[in-house]
Amino acid sequence: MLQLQVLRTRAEWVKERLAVKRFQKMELVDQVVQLDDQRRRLQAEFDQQQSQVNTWSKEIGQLMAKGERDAAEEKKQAVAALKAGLDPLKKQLQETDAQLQDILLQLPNLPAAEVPEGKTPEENVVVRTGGTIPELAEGCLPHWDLASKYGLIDFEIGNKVTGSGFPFYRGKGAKLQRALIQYFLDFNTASGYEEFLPPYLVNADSGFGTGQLPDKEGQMYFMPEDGYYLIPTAEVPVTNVYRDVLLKSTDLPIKMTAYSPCFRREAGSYGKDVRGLNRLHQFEKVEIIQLVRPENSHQVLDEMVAHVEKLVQSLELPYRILRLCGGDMGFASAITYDFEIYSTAQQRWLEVSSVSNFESFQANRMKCRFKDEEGKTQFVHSLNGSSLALPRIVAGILENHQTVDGIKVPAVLQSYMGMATIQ
RNA sequence: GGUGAGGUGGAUGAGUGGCUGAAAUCAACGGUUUGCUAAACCGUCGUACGUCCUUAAAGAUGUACCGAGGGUUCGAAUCCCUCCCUCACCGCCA
Repeated sequence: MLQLQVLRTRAEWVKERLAVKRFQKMELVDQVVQLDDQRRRLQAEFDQQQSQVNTWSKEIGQLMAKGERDAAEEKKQAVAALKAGLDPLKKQLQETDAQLQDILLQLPNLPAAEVPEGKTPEENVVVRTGGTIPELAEGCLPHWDLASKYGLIDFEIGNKVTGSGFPFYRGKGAKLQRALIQYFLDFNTASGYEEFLPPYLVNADSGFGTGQLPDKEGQMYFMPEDGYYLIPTAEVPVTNVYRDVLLKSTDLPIKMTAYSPCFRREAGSYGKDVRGLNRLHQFEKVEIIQLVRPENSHQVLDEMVAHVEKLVQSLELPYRILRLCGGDMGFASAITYDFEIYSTAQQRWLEVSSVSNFESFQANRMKCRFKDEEGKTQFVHSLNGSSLALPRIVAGILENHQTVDGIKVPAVLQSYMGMATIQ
């Protein structure tokens, strides 16, 4: 959620920034400013009258104590008259405030200054590439064929037991999942991230805090009996650890990492994009999250990008890093870097990580603040990134490390896998 | 799922209709004392949204908040209703 203060004082600038994100409903900005103005007027009036009511109520108490019943009765009537006018005013104030909140929730975060213009994924900017795309032998296979050749993943059984997008991993495939999760967590904790294992169901307040709700509930699985949502990423439960918390400045930065399965309905996805591991309803992911002082967040974002880059490099995969353009960025993000690895057999890039700085957008929704040295409370900045998402990493490992003798296991994974080659 | 007891400020915990935004203790912060540490003493010590004042900071002031939402009352932390949560015991169970 954008800070009202910014909207109030810099409405035109906000519109310029939102234009970079290709935001359509620009009139909402003016509505916020207008509703805010109205709310303040109403509150001033309400406060003043309520104050009078409170004063008189106290006086009634004093009159009663002195036994001056008639004078008290007289005052009671005066209060009653005043309150008759106060109720509609209170209602109006509440309605205005509700409208204001409703519109505030519809405004996406403002893109940072270095976010490139653009509308579609094609306009994202490649900031770096790394690794080398291997020359594969004749007859190389896409990962779904490799997965069945070596008995690693069973899509058909998943289909029967649950539905499409819910594969079974088995044998060395299952072990590879476990190895990757453990390697990623070890890598992250070695950099000072505290490990969490969160609940996989969250309540609506948490979905609201990180920005999935109210608009994107269609992307999450929902349990109506209990009012819980299956998490689409560990970001949701872990970031919400600090919902409604007032931190000390010495508590920052807070660095957290968590493995969790991720559940996504992916309504509206279809076609070749969903083949094999490219797009699933349930997948494994390890996430890193930081809560930091506002002045540090841009530097921390760079550090997190560098952290993820080292991880991708260690898996010996060809990759590139994109800075997302305004039109391709998420609702809550101020700036996002995507990591993609090259799927050599499919000859396309697959997103394996997305690292974002949300600045105060989530913190404002979550009311996560800290007291600075001057004793002023301000919102923290929140950041997160995948480190890493498993399925496409697995696809990349299978395709890029395939040989006639089997799949070469990257050196960093061999001790976790207990083997150098998957045969 | 059943029964019972509870949810008060960073923590413990008092408070059954007005003088309680809330005692007391602890923690925290600032200071005095001190060779250092400790102790002692003095002071400060909730949040949100407004208004006034100010270039701003500071300051003054109003309203709201004692799990959430409603209700009774001139007046509610305190009484009533609904919901949520926690704890204990029972049932069930990885």
